[in-house]
Amino acid sequence: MLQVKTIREDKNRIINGLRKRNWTAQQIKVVDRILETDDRRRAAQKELDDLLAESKNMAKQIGQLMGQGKAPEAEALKTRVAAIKDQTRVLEARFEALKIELDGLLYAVPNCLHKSVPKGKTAEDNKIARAWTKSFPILPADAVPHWDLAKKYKLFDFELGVKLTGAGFPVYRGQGAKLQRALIQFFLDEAIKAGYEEIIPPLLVNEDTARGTGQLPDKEAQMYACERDNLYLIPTAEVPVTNLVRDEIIPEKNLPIRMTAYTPCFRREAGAWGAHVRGLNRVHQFDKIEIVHIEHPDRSYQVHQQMLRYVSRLLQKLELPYRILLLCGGDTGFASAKTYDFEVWAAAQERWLEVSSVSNFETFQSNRMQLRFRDADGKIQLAHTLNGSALALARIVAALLENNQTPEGIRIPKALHKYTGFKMII
RNA sequence: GGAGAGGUGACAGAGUGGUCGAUUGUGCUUGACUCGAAAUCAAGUGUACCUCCGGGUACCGGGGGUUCGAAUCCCUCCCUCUCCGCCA
Repeated sequence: MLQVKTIREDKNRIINGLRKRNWTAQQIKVVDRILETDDRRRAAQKELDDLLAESKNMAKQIGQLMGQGKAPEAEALKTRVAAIKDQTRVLEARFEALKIELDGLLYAVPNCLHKSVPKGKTAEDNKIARAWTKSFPILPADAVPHWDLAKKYKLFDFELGVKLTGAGFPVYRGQGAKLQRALIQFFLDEAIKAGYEEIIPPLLVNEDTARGTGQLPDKEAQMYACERDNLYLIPTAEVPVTNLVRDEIIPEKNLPIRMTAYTPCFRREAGAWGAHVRGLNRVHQFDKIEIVHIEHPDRSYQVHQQMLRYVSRLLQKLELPYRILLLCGGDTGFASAKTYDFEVWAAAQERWLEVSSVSNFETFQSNRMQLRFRDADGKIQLAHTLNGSALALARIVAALLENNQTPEGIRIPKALHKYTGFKMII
């Protein structure tokens, strides 16, 4: 969430950001309501604080009087304090209600878009920032999509997943399972080489953690919940990993913090099902390696570009044709200030599949989770958080299988040979 | 799951109803001493919000209560540790 302070000081920038997200004038009125509510909150706090100061003062006097054995005077004061006390109860209730109202309004405001984010309404309006199509595949005439290849080579099985769990929970087997594990290992090794610290986090998180990265209250429906224990299955490693530094004040010399984690990810995805979400294109459980950055605000956009280069290199090593989209205002996620999506070409489906999303959240997450650092002057500031997939397995596997199919079998890219132990799926 | 102990500032650890946002030690920062370091000495060292920039308010695991007044008493929830049970 944004800070009221930011909205107050930078109102025009915030309003322009909302316009870029295609908010109507009517919706944008929330900005003024926030400022008005905050004014009322401040007034209420002042009033309450003054009253509390008075009663505190009198309580002290009573203490002194009691010590001096002047009980009657103390009794007189007590009745006056009791009256003040009743008043504070009323003010306190009003103050708390205003804080809740203000938070409610703030939760409804998305992050302010970076000035470089293009205007636009839908995915159609995203800008292609870069494309790498050196290895654009030419497929044999009888090429088939990955779900057919999976059947042919017994790589994964959806029906068995349905039997165990339900739709969208694939069972990987044989060379399919090995390929999965090889990719995980490959991505982790690359991340560690690039300087990320590997984390193995819990896959279930509590409410505070889910709130820290913004899954609650906004995206509650996206997560599987274990209601009995009040825990949520993580939709991405971003959630537990970023929350590692929740409520921390980090010395500036310890920045940046760069972490990576492999986890399964669980998504309920209430959305539509159909041909375009067949196979591994969209599943409820998939494996992903995530990279998470905690950065100094001065460097975050430079680092954002570095992250793009890092993810690009991974895809190049896997010999997958990809493009990078700079998301337009209408398509950029609620919490993000600027997002690039990576899409790989799945040659048999003849579709681009999203395999990574690299975002700069600026202080949107850190404000919510009180993630701060102490700068060189000893001042406390919110840190910037960034994260990206590096990479999401299911769709990478889909593209790998489709693009590399040959009459003899499915070719494995060279970078993976030492991990799979085989060069072809046969 | 059963029994007991306990949750206080970066850490250790006092404080069991009043002037306690909190003794002290360690750590850290600055200064003195020193050629320099160690040791020693001195000073400083929580966060958030509000502010007429003097200061004010809140926070001692979370929430609620008693009281003029709560870190301290009561209720409740959470967590940690020890022992027992169960278990990969």
